[in-house]
Amino acid sequence: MHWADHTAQTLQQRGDSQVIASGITPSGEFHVGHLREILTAEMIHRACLDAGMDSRHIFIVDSMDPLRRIYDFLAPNYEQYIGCPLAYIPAPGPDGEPDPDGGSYAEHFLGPFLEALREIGVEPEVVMNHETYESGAFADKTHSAIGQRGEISEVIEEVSGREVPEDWFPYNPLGSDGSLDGVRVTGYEHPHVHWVDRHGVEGASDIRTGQGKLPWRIDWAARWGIHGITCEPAGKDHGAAGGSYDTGIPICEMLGGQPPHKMVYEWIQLKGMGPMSSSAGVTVGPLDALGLVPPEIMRYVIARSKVGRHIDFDTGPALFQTADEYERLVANPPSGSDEEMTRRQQVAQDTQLAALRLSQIKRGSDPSSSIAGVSFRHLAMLAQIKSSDDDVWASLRRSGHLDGDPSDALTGRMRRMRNWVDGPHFPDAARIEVQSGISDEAGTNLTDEHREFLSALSGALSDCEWTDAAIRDCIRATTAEVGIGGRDAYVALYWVILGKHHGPKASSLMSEMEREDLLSLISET
RNA sequence: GGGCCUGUAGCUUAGUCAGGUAGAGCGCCGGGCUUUUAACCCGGUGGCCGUGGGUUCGAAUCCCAUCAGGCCCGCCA
Repeated sequence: MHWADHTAQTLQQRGDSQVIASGITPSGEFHVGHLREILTAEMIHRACLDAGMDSRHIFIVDSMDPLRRIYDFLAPNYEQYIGCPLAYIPAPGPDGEPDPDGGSYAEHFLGPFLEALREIGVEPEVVMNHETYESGAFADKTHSAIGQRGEISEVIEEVSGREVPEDWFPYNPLGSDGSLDGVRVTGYEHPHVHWVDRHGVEGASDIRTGQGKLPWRIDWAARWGIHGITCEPAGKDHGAAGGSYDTGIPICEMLGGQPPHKMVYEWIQLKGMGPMSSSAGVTVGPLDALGLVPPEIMRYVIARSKVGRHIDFDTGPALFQTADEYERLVANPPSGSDEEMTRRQQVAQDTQLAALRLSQIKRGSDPSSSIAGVSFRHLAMLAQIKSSDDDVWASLRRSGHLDGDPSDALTGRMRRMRNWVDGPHFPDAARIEVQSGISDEAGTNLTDEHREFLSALSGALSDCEWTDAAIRDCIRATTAEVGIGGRDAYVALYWVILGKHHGPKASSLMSEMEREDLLSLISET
């Protein structure tokens, strides 16, 4: 059984209503890990719905988390905001300077990420954590945590094995400068936590407002109860023994909540394997990746892998293989009957079908529509030899792949394909490079029969109408005339044009070339 | 120092929880296809299941050890 369905089944034992959560800090550095986080949760959510349960998918944005450091894309004067919640500091402008009109830092980075999520069919309920603080929803848990300060501190020491400082307090107030750093708690009188900050200023934070926050391990445990979360997949950093998941579970109970089902996933890495990457170790952001990779393929990469396995997602040559695999599965889904399969084969089949189901952008839609009738490889070829999209659609209509106007799925695929083809990740081996002269290798591979055919073709082409169809007819006619095998004729052409023994549809390729260039190439043989 | 995950064919991997003769896809090789979407169809090659012990009638699977890669123990998905 697929991991998402299996998790849904486990969750069903708790009841018929599920809240699946994801959580991400919008510090600006979105990476593919966030994609795995949110897709893992979303697939479990879908599996719950598919199993007939009620389910919500909530995305908790850690907008109350402080800015930790000055990232590369930030100007040095962000120094003043280190330690301040991301919801309360200004977004950077194009120059990296704080932009007073740019909205909050958290919102600024969240927007594009949510947009990218929409493209892969993920539309969670977004919860801004700072708003939950401001609304007072954390107040009871905070009061309870402060009351059990000693016990909580013991749990953390016991479970995580790390030492909790003597003056540790389960609430971090904001100081007079709006920063969480260097603020020392001096006392608690419900609902106020008294403090003195690093400037020596004294003050009090009302726990019913956004004047402070719970430390991470407590915050996480508290929000589980507040939102009634039944499952929150966590990266293995949180999931490691003694990590925040393990401390969160007892703390959640101490705060009167029911802890969620523990689920831990392995890391994913996105590797660009283009020409620059081997030496420079180029990595790609998730937003970049979604600009290159068809959304259902992105989902498929997550859906087909077991949660406990590393994923090295490669935007180089492996993308062809992944797309091939996906398309084969769509075109020919496994469908053996129970009698003729072993139990293992049946499990494998169920898992594959579920992965396919969960890869669809729209829940429940027909997988075959995601491909839009054209293979990824074919599109890669067309993107290279046709400079305008209209020519691509025309070619697809001629070849019978397209009827009428291209679908959104198809235009989306094409847009991403062009990004890929034009960028550094596209594999050299797949790149179509029309030769400027006959290579030595091509020369030695051409037989006399080949040369005879090429010579005849050259004559025929000189007064051939320069369209795909006319060129194709011309090749056929010449092939018949010379008496060369169809395959050999094309092999000869590929050696001449590409310097390889095979290639994409020759007439399409030739119609994109200048007639003179082609004839001059042939004449060199 | 403590702990977690992973190691199965050239590549990606299923099978490990409930032990019973190692499965798949890709690649590769061969054949087919008298008009190549880098296509398609058929057949074949290929694994002492990281290593060493143990338990068992029987181990990829359970136990112990060991090697390798990744990661966690302040924050991080």
